[in-house]
Formats: sequence, C-alpha cells, structure tokens
Amino acid sequence: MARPREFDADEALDAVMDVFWRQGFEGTSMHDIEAATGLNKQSLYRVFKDKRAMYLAALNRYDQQEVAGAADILAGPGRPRSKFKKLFNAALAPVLEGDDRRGCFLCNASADQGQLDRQTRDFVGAAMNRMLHAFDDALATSPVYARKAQARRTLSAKLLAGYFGLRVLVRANVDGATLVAAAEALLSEIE
Amino acid sequence: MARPREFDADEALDAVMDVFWRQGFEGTSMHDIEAATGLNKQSLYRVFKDKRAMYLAALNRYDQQEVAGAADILAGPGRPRSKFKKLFNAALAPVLEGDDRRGCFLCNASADQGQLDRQTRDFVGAAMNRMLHAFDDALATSPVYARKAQARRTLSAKLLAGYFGLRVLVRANVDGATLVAAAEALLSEIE
DNA sequence: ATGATTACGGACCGAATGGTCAAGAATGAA
DNA sequence: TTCATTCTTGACCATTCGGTCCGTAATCAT
Repeated sequence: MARPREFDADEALDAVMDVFWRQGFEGTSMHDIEAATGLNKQSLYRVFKDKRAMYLAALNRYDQQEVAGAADILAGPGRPRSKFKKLFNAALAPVLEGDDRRGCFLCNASADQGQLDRQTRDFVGAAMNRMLHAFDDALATSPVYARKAQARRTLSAKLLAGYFGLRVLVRANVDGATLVAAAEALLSEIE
Repeated sequence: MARPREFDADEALDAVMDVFWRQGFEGTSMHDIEAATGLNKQSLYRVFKDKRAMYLAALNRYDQQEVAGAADILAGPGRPRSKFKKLFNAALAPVLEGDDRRGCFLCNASADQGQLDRQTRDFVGAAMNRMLHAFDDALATSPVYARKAQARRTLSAKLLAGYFGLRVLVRANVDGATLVAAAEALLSEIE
C-alpha cells in the first residue's frame, strides 16, 4: 500500500528522551532533537503533535523504563535491603562507571517544568508516589515491617527522599565517595 | 554629580532570583524579568552584563541568603539534632504554611543548567559541598561524633542526600504528610 | 505501471528571543 | 546654570524559535 516507516519509533524516542533528560525542555531545540534522532522535523512531527508531546512521550518512556524497572527490582525476590541495594547501585552505576551525570529525568523534569506545565507536574508527582508505594510494598514483604504500617510508611518516605537526593547530588557533580557513603548509610537502616 | 539610582539593586535581585528560581533560566524571558522587577531592560542591563549574569547573580544571592542561613543554623548553639530539625523545618515551612513549591534553587539550577553551563554546574557543586561540610561540622560539635570522623562523614552524606531529596519532593508536589514523615525519620537518627 | 505513503532537504512563516540604541525627562552636585 | 548620570518609553536589530509547506525521491501493495 505505502512506503513503510524506515526508522524505529522507539529508538527515536530513546534519543529524544536522552536529549531532554540532559538539557531540559526549553534547553532543547528542535534542531537538537533532529540531530539526536538523525531524523528531520517532518518525520518527527508525523509521529508527535508538537515539541511538548515529544517531551511528555519521553517522560512516559522514562517512566516505563526506569521507574518500572525500579519497581520490578523492588517487587522481585530477596530481602528488602538487598533489593534497595540493587536499586541504589543502579542509580549510582552510571556516574561511578561511566561518568554519566544525567541524574534522574523525573527530578530534572520537576525542576525544569514543574511550575510551568501542569501535565509535567502531575506526571512527575504521580510517578514519585508510585515509587513511594513500591518502596512501601518492598518493605512490607519483610516480617520486620509487615505489621508496622506506620514505621514502614516513615521509613519508605525517608528512603524516597534519600534516593532522589542521591540522584540530585549525582547531577550536581558531588564526588563519588560521598555518594557511596550516603547510599550505604541509607541502606544500613533497612531490616 | 549625577542622578542617583532610584531602585534598590538588592530588591531587584531578589525579584530576579524569585523568577529564575520558579521558572529556570531558559524558562524565563527578559520580559518576565522586567515584569518581576518592575524595571525595564535598560535599567537591568546597566547593572548586569546579560541574562546569564543575572542568573549567576541570582544564584549567588540565593547562596548568600539560603545556604549561608542554613550554615548559620548549623553553626549556632544547640545539639545537632535540634539544629538539623530547625533546618529541615525551614525547608518544609514554605510548603506546609504557604504552599510555596519552589523547592531549592540550587537543585533546580543543577537540573536546569547543570549540563548546559559550566559556571552554574561548578557553583552548585561548590555550594553543595559547603553544605556537606556544614553538616559535618555541626555533627562534630557533639561528643558522640567528635572522634568518629568516618561515621560522621557517612552520616552527613546521608543527611545531605535526605535534605536535598526532601526539597526535590517538595517541588514534585509530594504531599505534606510524606514530607514530614521523611524529615522526622531522618532527624531521628541524629545523636 | 499506478497510487499511496514516507523520507528528505530546504524554503518559509510569524512570533518571540536577547540585546542595543535613541530621545526626552528627571535629578543632583558643582 | 551646567553637566553628568539615571530614568522611562519605545523603536529597532539580528537571530532563533516552533512549526508548516513544497518538491522530489524512494518504497511498498495492487
């Protein structure tokens, strides 16, 4: 019937996500997006309504990849502490192993667009609340916390703050030793 | 000799800081800055070289006000825990009492400009390291930590992550109860 | 072939951007 | 008064922005 699309929409979206992640919404021009994806505007605009739609799609993809990945780790097997350790390691690995200082796209989006775009703000808030519940659920699998909803809730809130704090410190160029120290200290209180 | 300046440069800088704080660098236009300060471009450009200089000046003012204020609290009298409690309360007060969700300008700047402007990145990194040392110094005043440099360093790193994490959660619209829970949990481990 | 669709490059658009300049009024010190 | 400086308003600049359109080539199914 017609010529098929030649590029992989998901691959393109990954590239879009990466550049927004790095540079934020206003800091990224359509020219940047063309360069990052290797596509030209017309192909992009055929898939996305406008730049804002690209941004929200990127945010959504991050949510499906990173946030869902984190939730999977936490919902998987193992004691809470070892699962949180996996999670924190995954957050620090990019900087410790590759000097990747992008940090957390959710945090960046919140800082960047939280007060300018309601959709972004709502999306980020919802994602963070899902993380909070994933933390809480992970702790609840341990008999130590299973029956202590109040203590569990408090601990998950603290871990959530610590987790996102870590990711902010990553972006802010704080040295690796401090990051590792903070992560270990946070983990040491679990179970 | 000449007509004196009619506006207060510090007042103007406060307004500049507020709008950058809220909207970020690229999200703020010169028009926004004119509206926020009540001044026109010419008056602004006589004081600042360009928009970037305004941003860095705003960041610097934030540093002198908020970061130095935090350092003062931590260097003041009292046991570490009560001082950190003051600090955390000050971070949560804007949202609990006034629904002010600006969060932390340093964090926002890091997310916004950290990968686009080296001066901003260096400034934020330096400010956060100063905070880390202020945390460490505050803990060192207690006999409990005075001689345990390693444990102290670990604890300050954790508190630093928790502190900035809290401020990110504030901006991300996380509910007040969770914020308070996280703050209390973090504080409960001090001394 | 034909037709439908996609990709591409570049031209093009109006609007907004950061930044400058000009002109006139105001202010204060000498 | 005179002079230097600052104020405000608005015009003005080149550039970039997001977004659209066009022309042409390519790729499939029929």
